[in-house]
Amino acid sequence: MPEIAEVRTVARTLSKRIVGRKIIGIETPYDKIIEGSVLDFKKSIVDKYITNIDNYGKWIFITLGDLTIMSHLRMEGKYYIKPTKEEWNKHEHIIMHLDDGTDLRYHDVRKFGKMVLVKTDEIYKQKEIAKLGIEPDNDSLTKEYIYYSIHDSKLPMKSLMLEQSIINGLGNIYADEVLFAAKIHPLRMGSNIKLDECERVKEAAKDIITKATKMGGSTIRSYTSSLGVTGHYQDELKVHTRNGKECFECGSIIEKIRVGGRGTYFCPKCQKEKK
DNA sequence: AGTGCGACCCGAACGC
DNA sequence: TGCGTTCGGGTCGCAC
Repeated sequence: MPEIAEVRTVARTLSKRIVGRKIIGIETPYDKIIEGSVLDFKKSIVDKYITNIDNYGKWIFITLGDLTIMSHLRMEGKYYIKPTKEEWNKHEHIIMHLDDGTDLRYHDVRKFGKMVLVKTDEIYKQKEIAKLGIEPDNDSLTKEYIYYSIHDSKLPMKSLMLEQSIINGLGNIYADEVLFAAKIHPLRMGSNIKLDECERVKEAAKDIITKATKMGGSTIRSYTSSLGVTGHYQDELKVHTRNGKECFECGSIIEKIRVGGRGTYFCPKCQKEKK
């Protein structure tokens, strides 16, 4: 559920709070979150200073000098900063003790999240990172790039919007919002999309993610605040979770269907199947 | 190669 | 009331 706007909010908040702190210990009540050798992971990060925290798409990079923890929140991952003496919550799986009496704790009800320790100067060589496309609000996301990326695909547009190798960082919520703003039906095939429609996708992606980032992302369903940060973009959502309600643009009833196994919300009048 | 789908998880929502 | 069942969602890996 955390998509790029939410992940940026988490990275920025963490950055303000814990850059400069030293990790003095780590405990891993559920260590399957960590990819690769858990022992190496633990040994390598203890006694390191947190030098930078950033994100790329949905990945968070917690940099400790020449090593970086790449962290993906998947569905419900969250970070909390709590006093070391505070009792562990049962969903807190990775506990890093910092040098000021607090912990950085990774909390994940679904246990889907991942952490990978890599060399900082090799982040962009990692397979998970190298294949990612362009962030939605980056100027190099052009209509030509989108057109080139989708014009020979038979996949529905909803699935293509979720394809991280094309647009890096959209998830189920913003994919629906982008298609609504671009007036494209979620089931239309990539190969049927014209260049001027790619322009609308590009503009919608840029506008929506820029605004959502400014508002701190969306706080909906199970993805509530972490680090005491609550986003407000959920009040701006035009179609997502609004099935059965009236479209703000035309008054038609918003429908919910499944596309590629995903709940998909759209307006049947504003987003026509064919044209 | 491109596409489809189950697996990974577990709490909430639902059905009986 | 209380039980069992279904659902969902990001990504990977396997099957076609």
